Amino acid sequence: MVKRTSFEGDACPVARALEALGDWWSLLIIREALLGVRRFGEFQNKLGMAKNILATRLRALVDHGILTTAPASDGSAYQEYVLTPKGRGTFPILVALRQWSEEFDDYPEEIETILVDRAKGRPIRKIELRAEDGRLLTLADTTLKPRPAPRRRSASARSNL
Amino acid sequence: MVKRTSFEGDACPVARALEALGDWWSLLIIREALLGVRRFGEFQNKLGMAKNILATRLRALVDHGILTTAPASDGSAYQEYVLTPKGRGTFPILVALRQWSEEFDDYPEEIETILVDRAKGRPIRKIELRAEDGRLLTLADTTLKPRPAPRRRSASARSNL
DNA sequence: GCCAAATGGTTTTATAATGCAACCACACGA
DNA sequence: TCGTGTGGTTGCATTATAAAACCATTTGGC
Repeated sequence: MVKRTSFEGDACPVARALEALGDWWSLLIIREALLGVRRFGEFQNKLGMAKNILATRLRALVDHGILTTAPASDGSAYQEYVLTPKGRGTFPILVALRQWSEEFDDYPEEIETILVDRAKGRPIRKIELRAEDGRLLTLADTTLKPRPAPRRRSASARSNL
Repeated sequence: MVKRTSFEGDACPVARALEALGDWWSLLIIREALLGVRRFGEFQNKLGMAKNILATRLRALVDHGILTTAPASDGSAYQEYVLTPKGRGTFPILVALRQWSEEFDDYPEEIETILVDRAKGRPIRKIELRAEDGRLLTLADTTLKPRPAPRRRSASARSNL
């Protein structure tokens, strides 16, 4: 294919997120990382993917600030891939994807795991969208607005730089 | 590339969701659909993508039960692509992606829209994960459990079919 | 009712991304 | 120090993607 079209610089935040997460493997790598996987070989075994594309993806995720490399925690000379705060911040996305499958998948009986509250062992609640004042919102209750112009110093203040 | 590896039949609900949504364009097409876009040409204009791959993606989304084709609502002989309930159910995923960008993007000033509560015009709340009893949960407060065995008729009951 | 333009695609062709397998360097353990 | 495990890289085949050209219907204007 001619070079895959990039969403970098797009004004839509969804497109910007997909620029980093929107390919075939990245979110699965992150899922494993959220479950505690850190080593190259461990990712490769759990995901069963080709090593070259795993290497490519890990590099891209590091470039996007989602993973960082760190010296191995077991004292060996190898390195580990560990989630940054930005990487851990994808957790709600993963949960949303999971809940969508749980609700709409045609063969839900093939799903083998449930995400539970560790303390009680009970399933977590379905994600809800709420207004600032707490009202439950559906798609129809929301709309897009242009972002307010960024606060900018006044001309006089700017000249003080 | 040898045929892209499919996640169909994977036990992980995240992988199953990505099987339908996890490519470069599908979620953006759905985003437009959620905003009310219905016609082929309108998708093509707003997304600026090649017509052949738009056609391919629309077909795939219809196959996955995310979109349906319907006669055009304006009385013309053309058809429209309209979201099914399964398609509208992706809304929380899109919101999660948006909020992730808003929180972690390196150039947030390039984001031009905000999602607001239509009634008040105020931004919506950040998505939260909660336990059954309402406690706020972080990643560390959750864990995966095997899905309980599906309820199955007893042998005697089954013989009554 | 007829012609031009719009709509909604398909086909063709190129190039890039993906996947597999083989290879390789270094670390580690015995 | 020798064999093995870990963590990759390098070819090569094949597919997916994209741009552009092409085409069939539908529509609008007259």
